[in-house]
Amino acid sequence: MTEKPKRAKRDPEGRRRAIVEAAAELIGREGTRKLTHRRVAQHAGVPLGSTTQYFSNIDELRRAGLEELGRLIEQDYDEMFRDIAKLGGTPAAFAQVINDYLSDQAQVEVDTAFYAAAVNDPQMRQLARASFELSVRRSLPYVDETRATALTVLLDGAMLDTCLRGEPIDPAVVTLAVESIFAAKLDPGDAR
Amino acid sequence: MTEKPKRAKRDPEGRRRAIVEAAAELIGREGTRKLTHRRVAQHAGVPLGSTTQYFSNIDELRRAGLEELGRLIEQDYDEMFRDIAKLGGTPAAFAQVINDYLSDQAQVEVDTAFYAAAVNDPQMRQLARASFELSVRRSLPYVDETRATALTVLLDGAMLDTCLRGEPIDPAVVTLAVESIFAAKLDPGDAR
Amino acid sequence: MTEKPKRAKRDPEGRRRAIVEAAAELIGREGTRKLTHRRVAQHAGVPLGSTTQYFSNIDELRRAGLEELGRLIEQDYDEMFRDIAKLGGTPAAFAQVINDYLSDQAQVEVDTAFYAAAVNDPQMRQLARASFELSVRRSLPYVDETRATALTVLLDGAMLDTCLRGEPIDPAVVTLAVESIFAAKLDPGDAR
Amino acid sequence: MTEKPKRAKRDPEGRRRAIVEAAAELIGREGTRKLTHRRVAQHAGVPLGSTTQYFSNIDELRRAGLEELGRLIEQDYDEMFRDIAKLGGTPAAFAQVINDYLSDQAQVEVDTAFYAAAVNDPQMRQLARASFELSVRRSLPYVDETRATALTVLLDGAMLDTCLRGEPIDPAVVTLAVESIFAAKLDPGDAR
DNA sequence: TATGAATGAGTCTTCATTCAT
DNA sequence: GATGAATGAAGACTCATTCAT
Repeated sequence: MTEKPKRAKRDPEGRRRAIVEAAAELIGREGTRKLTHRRVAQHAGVPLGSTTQYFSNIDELRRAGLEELGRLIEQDYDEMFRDIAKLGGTPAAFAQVINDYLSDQAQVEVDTAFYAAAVNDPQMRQLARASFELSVRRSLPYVDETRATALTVLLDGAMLDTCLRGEPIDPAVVTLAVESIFAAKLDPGDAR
Repeated sequence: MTEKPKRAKRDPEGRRRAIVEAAAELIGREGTRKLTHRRVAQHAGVPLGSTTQYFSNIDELRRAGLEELGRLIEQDYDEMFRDIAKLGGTPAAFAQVINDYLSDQAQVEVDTAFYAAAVNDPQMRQLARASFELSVRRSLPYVDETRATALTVLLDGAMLDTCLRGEPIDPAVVTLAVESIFAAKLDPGDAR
Repeated sequence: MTEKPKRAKRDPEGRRRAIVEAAAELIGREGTRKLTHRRVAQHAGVPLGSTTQYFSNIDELRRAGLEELGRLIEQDYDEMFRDIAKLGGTPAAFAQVINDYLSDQAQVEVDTAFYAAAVNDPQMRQLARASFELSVRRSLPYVDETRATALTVLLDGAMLDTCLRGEPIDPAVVTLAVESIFAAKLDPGDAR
Repeated sequence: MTEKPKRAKRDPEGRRRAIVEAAAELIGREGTRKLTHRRVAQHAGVPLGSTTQYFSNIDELRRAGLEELGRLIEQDYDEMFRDIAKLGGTPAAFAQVINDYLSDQAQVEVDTAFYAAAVNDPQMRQLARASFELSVRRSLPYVDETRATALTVLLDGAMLDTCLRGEPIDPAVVTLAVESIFAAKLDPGDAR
C-alpha cells in the first residue's frame, strides 16, 4: 500500500542490481580493462544515463562490479564448505569438493578475474584479503590454522592455474596435496 | 654543458629495448589497464612516435611488455632452482627458497601482475602455461610429476595470496605444505 | 548581448542536418580528400565530438555528405526536367535547359564533385548509377531509350568537361549534339 | 662506355620512373585520397626514403603520378585515332573505336580516375583541359570543330558513365550518337 | 527522476618530413 | 646518394561526464 509506482520502471533497486550484475559479468568475462559505461548499460539493458545516475564515476562502477564478484565468490565458498561438511569434513571430502570446483572452468575464470582485478587495485585487495581469511576460517573446524592456510593457498593456486591452463589441475594432484597437508605432523622438525 | 640533441641517435635495438622495458615495468607496477602509448613513451624517455613505430598497435605493445615480464619470471625460476640445487634439492631447500622468494614483495607483485594480465588474454595464457610447465619440469629431478605439479600449484597460490595480502604467507605454512607434499604416499587411494 | 550558451540546445535532427550539410558543401568544394572531422565540425559550427557522435566513423560521414550531394543533384534533375516540360519537350528545349545548367559553373562543379567521389567508392557508384537511370527515365516521355541514354551520356560529358575547363561547353555544340540525337534514325544500321 | 654504374642500384632515372608508375597505378586504382609515401614505396618496391628523395613533398608525388596518368591517356588517344584513321575516319570507325575503348573497363576506370582527381585540383585541370583539346584537335581532320567538340564531350560522358556503372554504355547508344553528330547539319536552325 | 544529447579530454594511429648513418 | 629511424603534427575515435529536457 505504501508503494504506488507511477510507472513500471520505477524500481531503483532493480536498476542498480541490473547494472551491478552486468558489470560483474563483464569483468568476469573480460577483465576491467574494457569496462565502460556504455558496455555495462547495453549489457544490463538500461539506458546509458542510469549507469551514471547510480554511480558517480566509472571507478565506483567498477568497484561495485568487483564487490559483486566478491560476493559471488563468498557464495561459492559457502557452498563448497557446506558440501565439505556434508561429506564429513575428511581430507577426501576437501579434495573432492575442490576438484569438483575446478571442473567448472567458467566459474573458475570468473573467480580468478576477481583476484586478477584486485592485484593492481589497493582497495580491492582488501576484499581479496577478506576472502582469503574467510576461507581459512571456514577450514578451522577441521584443521589447525597452519593447515587451513595451506589449504587456502593450495586452492587459490589451483584456481589460478586452472584458469590460465584452460583445464582443471589433475585431480590426483589436488588429492595428493590435500591429503598430505592433512596428514603432516604440525612440527616439521619431527621425522615421520 | 652538452645540450641535449634534438634528435636521438639512431639505435633501433636500444629503442625497442627501452620501450619494452618501460612497458614491462609499468605493467608490473599497475597492470595493463592504464598502459598507454603516452605513459610508456614518457617512462622510456622516448617521443610518442617511437612507441608506434616499433609496435603497430597498443595490443602489440602490451603483449611485448608482458612477454618481457614472462622472461623475467623465467629468470626468477632459473635462480630459484639454482638455489634449490645448491641447497641439495631437499624439501627444506624448496621451502626455504620459496619463502625467500615470497619475502620479496615487489618481485611477487610483478610476477603476479603477469599472471593477472594473462587471465583475460588468450594469447598470454599460452605464456603463462609455458611458465607453469617450466616450473613442473624443473622440479622433476627431485620429485615425481604429481608432486612437482602440486608444488607448482602451491607456489602459484602462495605468490597470488602474498601479492593480494601485501605480506608473505607465513613461512611455516609453506614449509608444512612443501614437506608434506614430499612426504606423501604417491597413491592417495591407499591412504586412511 | 546574449552570451553564447556553454552548451547547445538539444536538437539531434538539426545537429545531424548541419553536419551533413557542412560535409556535402565541403565535398562539393574540395572533394573528399581533405574531408576531416575537424573541418566538418568547424564548418558546421559544432564541436568536434558531435561529428563522431552522429557518425560512427569518417567513412560514414563522407558517405552521408555524398548522399546529401546526391539528393541535391536529384533536385537539379527535377528542376531541369520541369523546365524541359514547360518548354514543350522539344529538342530545342533540351538544348536550352542543358546550356542553362552548364552556365552555372558553381553548380556544375558541385555535381561533378559527386561523380568524381563515386569513381573510387563502390558504394557511391550505386548512387551515381541511380542518378544515371533517373536521367534516362525522365527523358523517356520524349524519346526512345537509346536516345534517352545518349542524351544522358552527353549531359554527363558536358558537365565533366565544363567543370574541368572552368567554362561552359560552347552552347552551339550542345545544341548540335542534342538536336542531331533527336533527329537520328533509330536503327543505325540503316543509315548512310 | 660513358656509363659505369658502381652498383646495380645506381639508376636514378629508373627509380624515379618506378615511383611515378607506382603512384599512377595506385591513383588509377583507388584515387588520390589514400596515396601515401609508404604505399607508393611499397608498391614500387623501393625504400621509403626514395619517395622523399625524388619528390620534395607528397603533393609533388601525387602530381607526378597524375601527370603520368595524363600521359597514358594521351597514348590512349594516339592509339584510338590511329585506329580511326586505319578504319577510314568514317562515323562507323569512330563509333567502333569508342565502343572498343569502353569495353575495356579497367582502362576506362584508370582514365576516369585521372579526370576525377583533376576535379578538385586546379593545376590538374590544366592537364585535363589539354587532354580535352587534344581530342578535339585529333578529330578535326574528319569533322568541323563543333562536331569535334561534341564527339569529345560524348566520349568523356561515355567514359564517366561506363566507369560509374561498371559496364559499357550500350554500343547502340554510342553508335547512334556518333553517327547522328556526324550527320547533323551544322546550322541547327535548319530543319531536316 | 530518467534519459540521452553535448562536449572535450585523452588515446590510438597514421604519416609527412627530417636527417643521421 | 640511399636509406630508414626519429619525430611531431594532426586525424580518427572513444568515453567519462555533464546537464537540459
